[in-house]
Amino acid sequence: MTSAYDRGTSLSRAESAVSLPSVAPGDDDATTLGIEIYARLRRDLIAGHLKPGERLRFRQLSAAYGVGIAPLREALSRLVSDQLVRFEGHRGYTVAPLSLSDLHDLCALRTELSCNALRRAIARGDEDWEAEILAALHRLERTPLPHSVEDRKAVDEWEQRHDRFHYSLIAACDSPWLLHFCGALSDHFQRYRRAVIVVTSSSEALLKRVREQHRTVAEAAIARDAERATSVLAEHFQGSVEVVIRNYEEVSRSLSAGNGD
Amino acid sequence: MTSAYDRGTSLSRAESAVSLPSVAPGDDDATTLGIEIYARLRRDLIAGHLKPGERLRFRQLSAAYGVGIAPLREALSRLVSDQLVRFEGHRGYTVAPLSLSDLHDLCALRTELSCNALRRAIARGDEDWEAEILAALHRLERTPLPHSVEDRKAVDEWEQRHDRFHYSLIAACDSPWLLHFCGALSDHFQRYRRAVIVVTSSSEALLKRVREQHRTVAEAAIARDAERATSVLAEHFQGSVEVVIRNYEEVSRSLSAGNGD
DNA sequence: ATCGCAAGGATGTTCGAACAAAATATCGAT
DNA sequence: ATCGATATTTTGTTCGAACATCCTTGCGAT
Repeated sequence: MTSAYDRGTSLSRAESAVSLPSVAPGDDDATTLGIEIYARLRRDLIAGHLKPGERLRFRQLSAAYGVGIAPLREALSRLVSDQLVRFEGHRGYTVAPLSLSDLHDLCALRTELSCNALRRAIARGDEDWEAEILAALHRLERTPLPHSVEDRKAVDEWEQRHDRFHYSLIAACDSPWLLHFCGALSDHFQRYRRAVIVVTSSSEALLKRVREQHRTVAEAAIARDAERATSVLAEHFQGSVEVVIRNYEEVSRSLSAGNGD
Repeated sequence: MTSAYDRGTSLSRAESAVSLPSVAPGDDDATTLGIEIYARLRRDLIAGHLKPGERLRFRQLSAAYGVGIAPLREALSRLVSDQLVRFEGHRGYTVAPLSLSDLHDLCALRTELSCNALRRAIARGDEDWEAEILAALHRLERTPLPHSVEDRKAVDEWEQRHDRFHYSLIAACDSPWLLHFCGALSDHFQRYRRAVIVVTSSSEALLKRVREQHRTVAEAAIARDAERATSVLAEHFQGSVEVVIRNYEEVSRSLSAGNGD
């Protein structure tokens, strides 16, 4: 749903909102309430609409999403295996908490795996791969970062395109498992990013740097310069992480309710 | 359940059958039918008791496991996110198929991630880590490979100890995410291994080599010789993969029903 | 005032039945 | 005999109610 990872592999997480120009326009059959609510919950979890640590009561969710508890249980169960939701027997489901240590772990591994995947994609990618990167980059560059975080639609749009760009880079890595893991890490990182960046605090210089990094990675990848591409990608991730961590500590301090990380 | 990975982290998959000497002996509360059936299905999926591609009908499962369909749906949903089960709306659940390409992907990434984790563990592990490795190795060496694959209990026992040994090697890597991914890959590889090794076809020489590899990896890890440890571990994995692939092709040929991989 | 215990309410869990979709069998036409 | 449409059966999906557990509240004893 949220990200474009896993698309077209046997490891699909949820049908992509980024629907490719499919043969028939309105062919969304074979769907069940359970699948729908899974996708919606997943989106809201990653977007931070459901707050970390929050209890997910059935009556509450049932009212909010307009579905019964049977499909809800199904969706929540899957989200437990996705690590987005926690479950304790007889005590219900809660939104998975955020923690600084998890953030560090997440980012370190994400950098490692994404660079690994990028290297493989550079070795194997064909012209379609190159074309997709350029297309995704173009779409991303044409989507301005929304000035207000309140503008959910705009944020969703940007996140989706950003996600899709990063996916396009590694799509040709020819390893469904690696793509799956990169997707999971990307989703979880997005959750931190969106939970924490409450103000568009980024300076214009930073934004420009990020845009340049995107472009540089894309160009290096297409030029088959694996060293340059991976080093810039790692740099790009490192930059994001630092911003997120800075904001995270700020937000933690301001909340000050010691939730122990 | 099946493997010892994920234990004690926030990324727990199912409670470990390898229960550590816990404080109270019979403190298995907070369990639900859904959790239990999840663990049992997971075990049977990995052990190959449920055949790849097989349809998982509710009535059938309900009768076989003695639970209603509500807990079953819950368990199956989680197994979908675990990639052990496939789901198609209105067409039910099936056991995830095996394929040669998946096997290759799986093994390549498993080697990479496990060696990565081993390197980290060697850098960070303390005396307890060393002790656990030796303990797990000892237990593994004391468990003979069962002569017949029919002897389920013996096979389960060996697999569990083998799994636990490999887990002990990387347990100190200090990355819950990496451990989680290694565990997932390990579980899926085990599924291939057990699906395919229908006869204990391994020669005595091969078994001896495997045993030596286990011991060598353990010793190199404790001696903090990362290069040697990872290279032997990679070699060990490579050997397993080759045996599995050889058997896989044999089994595929004998079945001859072209299921297209 | 604090602690322990019991009653009540809230919440999670499970089941059985009603409903909907898919797969299969049946029948008639060519 | 084969093909296609319809009827039947099977199977998956969802709901609502019954049940169990947990948490909170209020009472009484120390």
